[in-house]
Amino acid sequence: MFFMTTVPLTRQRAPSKRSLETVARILDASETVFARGGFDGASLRDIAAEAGVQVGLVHHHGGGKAELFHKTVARRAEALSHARREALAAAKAAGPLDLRAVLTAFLAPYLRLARTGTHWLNYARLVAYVSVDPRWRGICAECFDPTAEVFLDEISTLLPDTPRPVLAAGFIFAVSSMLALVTTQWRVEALGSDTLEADIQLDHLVRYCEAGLRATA
Amino acid sequence: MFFMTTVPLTRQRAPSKRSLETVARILDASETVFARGGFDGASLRDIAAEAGVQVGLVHHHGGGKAELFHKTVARRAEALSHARREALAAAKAAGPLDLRAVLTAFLAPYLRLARTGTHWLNYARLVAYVSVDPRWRGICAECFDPTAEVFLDEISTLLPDTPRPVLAAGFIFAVSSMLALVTTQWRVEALGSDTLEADIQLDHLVRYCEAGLRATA
DNA sequence: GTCTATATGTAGATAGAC
DNA sequence: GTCTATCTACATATAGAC
Repeated sequence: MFFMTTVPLTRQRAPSKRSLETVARILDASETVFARGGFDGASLRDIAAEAGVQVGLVHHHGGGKAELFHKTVARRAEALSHARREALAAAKAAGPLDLRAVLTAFLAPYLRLARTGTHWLNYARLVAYVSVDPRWRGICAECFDPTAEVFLDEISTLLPDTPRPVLAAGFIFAVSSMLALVTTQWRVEALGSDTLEADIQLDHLVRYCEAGLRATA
Repeated sequence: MFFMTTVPLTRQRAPSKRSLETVARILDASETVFARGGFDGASLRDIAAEAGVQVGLVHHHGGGKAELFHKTVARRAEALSHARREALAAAKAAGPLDLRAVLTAFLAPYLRLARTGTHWLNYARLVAYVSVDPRWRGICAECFDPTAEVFLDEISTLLPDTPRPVLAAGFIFAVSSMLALVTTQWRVEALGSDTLEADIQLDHLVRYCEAGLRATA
């Protein structure tokens, strides 16, 4: 029959290059604006202005404000999880794992990416908002918890005598310290003068968390 | 002259008991609602409904949304700073200070208060929002930094060879971990099953931060 | 896919009666 | 001090031309 030869309504043609660029621009703008004031502090108008497109277009591609927020968080979360798992695999390949190597594999990719420019810095603040607000538990569970579990398993293998809740708490301390390091740099400066060099920051953070985990084990 | 006998326009009569109760109810409600979704996630209407008063009254007593937010954060900050300084003084009176005693004096009051009911739990989340958002730097500087400096000075005395920026960073890690412990209890549970007993939580947090600080010193 | 225009709701702030 | 009513602005979302 005739209508069988038409494409189903759910099937869509491959997006044009221009469309892909527009979507990316909208997501970049969402990231910037959502990072500034969280979900409620952002408006689709601000995002549209930042992206240089019309408001209706933001809605069209984003699928509503909540879904746009979800997409914005999820986009870089995949890249981040991938980098962390790669770093873990590389550490495993290099020799027997120790606690420091596991923590470094988890913490280093984020700090390294945060130095590449404003995008990942904005993203760090966005993640901090997501972590604080219980409305976004689902996003955390989907975007961050699976990889966190992988690393927690490794830590658990290295410290087999420590109950898992204790290790989970210590791991949360590590994550929150990492976010604080990126997002509240100004507060560190306010309390203690100059900023430290980036590699030193990573080294300090890893030492801090390693010692902390061992102390509670 | 006649007008000298009239009270200046800025001077106001002592508030009635009923008025004080209303103001307290409005601040309690602000705390609850602001803690739920941050500054932008809250509306004066929600706060009015929570307090059981009219919207105009919230505006009247709060002096606008921004000032109400400020007042809400500042109210408990004073009580918290006082409890922390008292704990520090008590520790000093009990004998020579060590790092663990200083950290305990800083961390214990918050965790103890957070167990007294929902008010301080809400407040913890509110403080987490304030810490993330750079718009509230001024509030942080006014409400929290002075007491933080006092404790940082004590830590600096105990670890005199460590540069202050390093100690400041470690102290921020401790603060962020403390906030995470209170606000992301659900995430700890998601990653590691049951919740730990409160005294154990405090003990672990103090051990973690003490070991971390020593490791970076 | 992109734009203009608009529908519909709700935000913060205020005026004025009591 | 408290309440009702309302002003003005801006939010999200959608409809429909191109």
